[in-house]
Parts: sequence; structure tokens; C-alpha cells
Amino acid sequence: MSTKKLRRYTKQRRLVHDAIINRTDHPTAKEIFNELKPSGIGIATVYRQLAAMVEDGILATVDYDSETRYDPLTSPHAHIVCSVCNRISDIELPRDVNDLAPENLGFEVNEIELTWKGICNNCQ
Amino acid sequence: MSTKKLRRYTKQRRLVHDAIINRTDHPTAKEIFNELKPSGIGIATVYRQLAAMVEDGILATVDYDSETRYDPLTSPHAHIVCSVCNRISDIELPRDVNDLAPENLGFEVNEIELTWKGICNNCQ
DNA sequence: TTTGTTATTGATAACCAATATCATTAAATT
DNA sequence: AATTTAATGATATTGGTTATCAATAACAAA
Repeated sequence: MSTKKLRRYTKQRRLVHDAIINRTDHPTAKEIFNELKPSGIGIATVYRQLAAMVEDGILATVDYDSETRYDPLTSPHAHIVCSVCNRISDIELPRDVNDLAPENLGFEVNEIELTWKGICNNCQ
Repeated sequence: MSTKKLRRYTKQRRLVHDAIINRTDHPTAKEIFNELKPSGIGIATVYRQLAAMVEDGILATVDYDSETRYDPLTSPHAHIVCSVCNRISDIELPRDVNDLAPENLGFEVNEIELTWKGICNNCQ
């Protein structure tokens, strides 16, 4: 059924992959583009490759401040966002959060999105 | 300190206020605009009045699918979003969700955002 | 290796939600 | 009624993202 789409191993695919795969700071497409600019890559390609990686389950997306950010951590987890430095950090999802699912409404849960907003240690 | 900004009671303010204040379906600015179109209101004014109501604490915002949606329920609560019909519903925030705060990291929590994504009763 | 097929690329136009600009209008105050 | 100035409506602009398309390059076949 869900056969993974065949991807060509282009130079650009490797560039984007290597630029994001070990990041924990949830960069935007623009940020990745700026870092890869010296290679001559086009910004549309950066958007395309990031979208492809999301489609392939290699990246997750985090929407924040009207921008899509990318996260190589795809297993379920929560985020904490500092409203001062705008840093987004991954954090363990509370185990009991699954027990809190709204099953009573007959809602079939596929995904949980949990974000704590506030001020981080550094910015206080 | 935080003196509430003085607002003039314009016809447009009343229109936007009355259009959103009892809604539970989290409409976008465009949707409100379309409903009020016959009145001759401008879309910029709809955006401005909604922003003013958010500033005054009368509305909360919900970002979904690259659009800002507005919610007259401003007390802390969670959302469930159906990926089929795209309906966003308010739901009670689990009582013990505050206990799950990442205090151990020295993070000062101001706001919790909790959304369940899945398929609602109707769409299954 | 050469050829052929076609996904991918880079440049850029287009899209769309949201905001900024600005002359005009109309609340609120005097 | 006159004055002040916030608010309005039309619309230009912004900024993130996607669509378009001719050229290129990855992969397969010969």
C-alpha cells in the first residue's frame, strides 16, 4: 500500500539531509537555505527536499510564529518554546498524556501536540 | 500598568464582535469577513477588530493550517482537530496537565497548548 | 559507453494570509 | 457646532511557500 516513493540521490538531497538530520534547534527552510547557499542550491529545492523528507517520515514539522520548522525527532514528544529567545526545545511527552485522550467523545487520536510556552532558564 | 486601550464603539466593532462572540467553530478572519460582506465592511477592518479583541483578552487565537483562527473561549482549554472535516473543537484541559509542567528545567510556564489530532466521531 | 527516459533542479512568477499606508470618515470631547 | 483623532476602506506591500517550466542530471536500458 504505502510504498515509499523512489527518490534520486542528488547532491542537493544529501546537502539538505546532512544539514538538518542532527539538528535540535528546529530550523526553518530559510535558515537551511542560508547555510547551504554557498553550494549554489536553490531555495525551492530546499523547500522541496524538506517536504520530501517529511513525506518519507524522516522529519516532523513544527509550526511556530507563522513559519514551518523542521525536526529530525519524529517520535512523539512535546515542545517548550521560550517567548524571549524563541528557542524551541524538545521535551519528553508525559507518559500519562495518552490516558488523557478524549476517547469518550469517540475521537480517534492520531497525534498529540503539546507545547509549553513561557520563559526559559537563560532568559529569566 | 496594563490600562485597557480605549476603543471607539464603531458600527464595525459591533459587527465583528457580534459575529464571533458566540461561535464555537473557530472561524478565520476571512470567514468572518465573508459573513459581514453585505454590510460593506472592509477586510482590513475585520483583521484589525479581531486583533483588537485579542489584545483586549476577549478572543484567543488558534493557529491551524497556516491560518489564524479565533476563539471566544479564553480560559485555558485544549482542542481536538479532525483531519477529515477540519473541525476544531474545544475540550476541557486535563486537570493534572499542570503537574506535567517542565519545572525541573527552570522553565517558567505561561501557556499550555494541547491539541489532539485525529478523526472525529462523524467522520469515522 | 552511449542513449533514452524522466525525476530533479534553479530561477522566478504566482499565491495567499496578513499588515502597512493613507486619504477620508465618523466617534467622542469640548 | 466645532475640533480632535481613532477608525475605516481601498489597496499596495510583505513574507512564507508553492507552481511553472526549460534545462539538467540520475538512473536504466541497450
